[in-house]
Amino acid sequence: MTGMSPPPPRPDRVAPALARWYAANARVLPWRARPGEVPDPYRVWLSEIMLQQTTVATVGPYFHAFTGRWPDVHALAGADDQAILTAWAGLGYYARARNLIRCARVVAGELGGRFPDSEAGLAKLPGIGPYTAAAVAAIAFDRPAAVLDGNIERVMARLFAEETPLPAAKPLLRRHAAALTPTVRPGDHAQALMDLGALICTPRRPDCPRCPLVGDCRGHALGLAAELPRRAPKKAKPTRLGLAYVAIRAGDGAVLLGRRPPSGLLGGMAEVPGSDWTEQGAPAPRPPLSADWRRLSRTVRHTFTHFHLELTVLRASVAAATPAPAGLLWVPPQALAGHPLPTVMRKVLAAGLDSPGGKRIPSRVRNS
DNA sequence: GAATCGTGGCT
DNA sequence: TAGCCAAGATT
Repeated sequence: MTGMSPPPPRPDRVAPALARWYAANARVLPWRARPGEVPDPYRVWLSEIMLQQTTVATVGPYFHAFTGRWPDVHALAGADDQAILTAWAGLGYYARARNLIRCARVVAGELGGRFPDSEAGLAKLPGIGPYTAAAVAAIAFDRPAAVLDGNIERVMARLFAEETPLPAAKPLLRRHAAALTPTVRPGDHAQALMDLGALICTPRRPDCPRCPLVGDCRGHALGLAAELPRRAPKKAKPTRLGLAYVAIRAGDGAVLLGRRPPSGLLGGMAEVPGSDWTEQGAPAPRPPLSADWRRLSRTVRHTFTHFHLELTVLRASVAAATPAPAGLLWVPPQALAGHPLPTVMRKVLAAGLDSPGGKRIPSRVRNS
């Protein structure tokens, strides 16, 4: 027996064992149909877009806000872009929101309000890639699609003891997932695998003794479960530096805001005017208007997916009659909630509005 | 294949 | 503190 390789997991054992576990352990989630309920494709789609690279706990409040305000795809398609971006603010990956709008309008306008019921049809829509197409097809339309998200990648890598590092292993893992997908209730099967990944087969310290699949798990048999999946090494994040100008208007305390370009980083979102963000050192000061700018002693730090950002915040108080420069807008504090401010800009405003004092800066900075 | 694209929670 | 990672898509 020594040196014998454990057998691969068998679909006729794995899927039923998983289904029994799921019947007793399924998480109750706001977007999930209760047993016996017919899933609403709109809610399934909306939740899947929101859940891309985003935790269940973070999505919850956003899902409630969206479905409360826009209960169906027609309502969402008819909403203003700015209102949707504002409701999305803080959730991150803002291209998702821009694609959400485009997708809703295609479905409402060209497809009679009905989402395609096939994986291929769904995959043609903006913001719907391989994962989301499979997930919506399986969960909303009971199609036997092979769903592969980060959870299922991990479960498959362990079940099959797949040592090829991600992302190269993805096609292999997808084939494994497809081989295990039953024709009966494939949506429940996919959600069961995701719940298993979230509750038992966790990234660190998997709870193998409680796993319904432990008897079929090659990774566990080989003592490798906790080390899988392997991943290609990640690139180090550089640090970029920038300046942000918080102008405060006398009287109502309004602040000056601008709008970012429609695509790219934080595309279409509101911003505090500032410099470019560069790795080359401190950018040249170019205030949006002439004023007595004072540098705050505390910088704002924020980390994006591929770089760290360190912003120096400058603040100035200006007269109530000061006109807004071209492309910018005075926004009173109580109106800030109506603007699509990403988290990094909320941090800048918090620093600029709350923090006392502020350091005098060289005079050449004071006039643009 | 490699880069780009947010944020928050946990270790 | 610093890294890891989450129901990925797009270019």
